[in-house]
Amino acid sequence: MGSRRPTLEAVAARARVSRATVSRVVNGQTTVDPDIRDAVLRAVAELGYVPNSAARSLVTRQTDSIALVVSEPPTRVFSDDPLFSLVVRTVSSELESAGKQAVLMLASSPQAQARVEDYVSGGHVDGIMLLSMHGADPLPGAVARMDVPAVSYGRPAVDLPHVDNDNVGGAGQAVRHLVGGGRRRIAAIAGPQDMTAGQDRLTGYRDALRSADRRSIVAVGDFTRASGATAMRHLLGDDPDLDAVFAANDLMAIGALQALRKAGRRVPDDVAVVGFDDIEAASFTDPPLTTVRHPVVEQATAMVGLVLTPPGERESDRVVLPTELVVRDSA
Amino acid sequence: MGSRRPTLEAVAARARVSRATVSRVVNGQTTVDPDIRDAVLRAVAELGYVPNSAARSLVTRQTDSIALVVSEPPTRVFSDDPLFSLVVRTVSSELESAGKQAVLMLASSPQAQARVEDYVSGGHVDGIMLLSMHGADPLPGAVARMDVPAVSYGRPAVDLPHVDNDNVGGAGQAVRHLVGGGRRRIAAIAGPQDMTAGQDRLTGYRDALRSADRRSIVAVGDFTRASGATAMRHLLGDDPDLDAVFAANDLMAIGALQALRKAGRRVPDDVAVVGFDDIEAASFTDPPLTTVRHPVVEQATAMVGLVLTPPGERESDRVVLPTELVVRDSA
DNA sequence: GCAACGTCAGAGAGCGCTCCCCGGCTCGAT
DNA sequence: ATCGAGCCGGGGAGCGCTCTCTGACGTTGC
Repeated sequence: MGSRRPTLEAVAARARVSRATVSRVVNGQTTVDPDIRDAVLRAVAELGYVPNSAARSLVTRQTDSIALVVSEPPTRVFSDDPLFSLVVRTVSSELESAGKQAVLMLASSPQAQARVEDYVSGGHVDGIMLLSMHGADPLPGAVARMDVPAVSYGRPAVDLPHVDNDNVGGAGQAVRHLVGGGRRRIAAIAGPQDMTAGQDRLTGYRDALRSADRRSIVAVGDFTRASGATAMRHLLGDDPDLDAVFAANDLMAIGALQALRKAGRRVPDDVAVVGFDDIEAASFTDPPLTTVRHPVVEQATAMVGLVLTPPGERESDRVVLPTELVVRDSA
Repeated sequence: MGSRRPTLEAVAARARVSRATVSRVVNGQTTVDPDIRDAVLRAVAELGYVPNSAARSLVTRQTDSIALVVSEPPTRVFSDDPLFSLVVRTVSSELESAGKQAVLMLASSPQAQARVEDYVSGGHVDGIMLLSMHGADPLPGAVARMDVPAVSYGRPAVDLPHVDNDNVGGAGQAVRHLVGGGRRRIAAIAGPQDMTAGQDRLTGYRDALRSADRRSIVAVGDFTRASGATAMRHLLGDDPDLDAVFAANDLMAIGALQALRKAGRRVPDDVAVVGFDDIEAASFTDPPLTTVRHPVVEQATAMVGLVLTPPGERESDRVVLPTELVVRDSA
């Protein structure tokens, strides 16, 4: 469209040097005489030269862009992880300060997954970051087999570098807080057991209860608010005497809060509730939700660091970040 | 990294044809003998050939990727538009089904904006979509001057193709609902007046009130929950008799709900509240929030349609989508 | 004073692809 | 039988860049 942009050749002509010299200057090589370098820089500025990335990556075989793949089953498109936005922004921002670009890809359907695989194995990107996949997700496996650096946000089912938060430990914090608050009968609303976050948070709950010599009582949800409400009703039906519940995420905790209110239970007086994630809405529920916060920004940052570091130079292929209990009024 | 991928040349050799023919087949041209086409396709499959996008875009001068620029002032990074996630996903998904990729860019800081400009004018992308910018944002202006198709989500301050929802009309719907419900003194919590959405929603409120022969009473917020609460307190101070409030977005409406409760007013008995956006949280406030819903998905889809259509072939450069009043319990 | 060496710019060969142009072929019309 | 008109595949140039290799020049050492 419109006028053609200036090329290396044009800059070289203007600065009366060869293309190679211009290339050296543009790429910051030091073996260029300061005078010549200045002349080139001036020509670049005058012409408004911007390197053609296609030509460059044709020869360097790298693209300076990293795929950010969001693989979400179609059913959860709406009530998704409210942290999505923050992760995406952080990743993009970190990538940009490293001179890379984030290419966003969705992998909801099998075709979309195939497209992602083609795209990545087609050499369009220098690395790939996986977001929020389920256990049955074939993508992590496929990605692990390609010779492109890959990192997952959260522990995947297969062996792949990843950054996770301490889900087991976080659930333990929640349960110990409940025990410490004198609660006797502590139930759990678990997350989907085909997600490692769901599994690990349940494990943490069970471990902590066992250490406190308590019996567990579990209902399984799917991380949505509605499923939290349903699970809460079942729990109440199974054991009307329960006086605390740990929900594996805030959305389900909010559902539980609503179910509890409908059932005439007061929170936290009759039943204490603890969530997980510390989403924004957790601070303005009624009562404000006590929850386990994990360092989303740090996690995203660590993920970018990992994907940008060649496998050989990494300290570790897996990073686990600590969680923090945020005590509000619900427990 | 690793083994080199097969090239057109390799496929041509295997299929015993020329590079040009393989290119024709790969690009779906019809002037190829079916037998030869099959042979080529077979070779492609056997070799696992994937076109090198850098080489292709070097000659075609197009990149098949579209920039999605999120320009958000630093202060609002956290309490941002909760619809962000949905827009991003929809855009990405629409783009992918058109064979394009979304490249995510942040433009929070002046440097980041400069980088975006360089990147775009550097021919890295075939189009650009702008998200959520303020009136003072220099980017829309800069983008309008480049010869790359650009579209904005929401009406920008400068003249640029865009897709907006009917903010004026939506605010009108809200106010008429309040009037129809017998409310006499209807206040507004306006959004930031350097954003067109903030301006238009206020205009809609004023127009509708004038038609109903009522006086307006306005406090200005900045679209955050906290600012909504503050504005509500001011409003209550200014006119203790008000019996309804229209907030220019849901986050501020939620803040207003909290302020109202603290002030001992019942909703909707004493004061009716209507929000705007219909974010997910609006359905689980106490009481559930009556609000104006706008078609986020349609808006994002229309935006993609616009950026992908050459300016000459567009029906219109601006699209305005209708809103819908969602009546819950708060008004 | 001349050989040996280090420094730094230029020449040129691609990277993998598209696309223009040309030439061989088939076929119907004369 | 001859010719013109397609149709279709191949040759080859060139997109803008990087990078190796070559060679000019200036400096140092003996």
